[in-house]
Amino acid sequence: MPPRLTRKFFDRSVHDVAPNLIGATLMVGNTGGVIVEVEAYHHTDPAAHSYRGPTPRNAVMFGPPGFAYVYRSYGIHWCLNFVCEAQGSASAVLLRALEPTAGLAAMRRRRGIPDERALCSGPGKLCEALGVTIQHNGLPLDRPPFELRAPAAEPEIVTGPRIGITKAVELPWRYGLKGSKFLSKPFP
DNA sequence: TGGGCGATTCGCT
DNA sequence: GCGAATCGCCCAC
Repeated sequence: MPPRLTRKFFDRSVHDVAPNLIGATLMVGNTGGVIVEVEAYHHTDPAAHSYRGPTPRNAVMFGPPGFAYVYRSYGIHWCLNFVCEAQGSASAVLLRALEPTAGLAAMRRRRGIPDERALCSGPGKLCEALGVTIQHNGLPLDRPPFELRAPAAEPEIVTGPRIGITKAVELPWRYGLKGSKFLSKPFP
């Protein structure tokens, strides 16, 4: 079994961490899967929540790396991020899609649908399937209920523009596993 | 102090 | 393809 990723893994540039998370396994409790799609956000990036400075919502982004930043999207969904770089750099990786591998029955129950390909193919879907809520905001990523393991093999990475943003749309900071059927959207 | 908008998803057209 | 659901943040008044 591949080694666990510790908090130290996240203590470097978000643009190094993001592609290196593709192919890694994320568990939350007894549910989880292989990370197939992420996006990088940095405090100098107009599309990032941390761009305009700390607020109660984004406070975790300004803390040390290796912790979970969870926020409410469109008043309805939860989105899960991993804080990266040195404390205060306020950068994070948004988890956008997983290939489900563990706890399929529980994830189908939470999502209310049977289609395996739709269980975790989006940031909000992924959080619903894994049971991630604001209660996970600020928790360390190398302790339960979280568990991260390095990729089993060197994955083929594709990059492209990020999804659903209106600022800095041209930056190619979306990373995916080439050919995966579990992406939120195809890469161009 | 309030209106507009967002790192989304789902159902209906 | 389009719009609704729904909440916290931000900037303008």
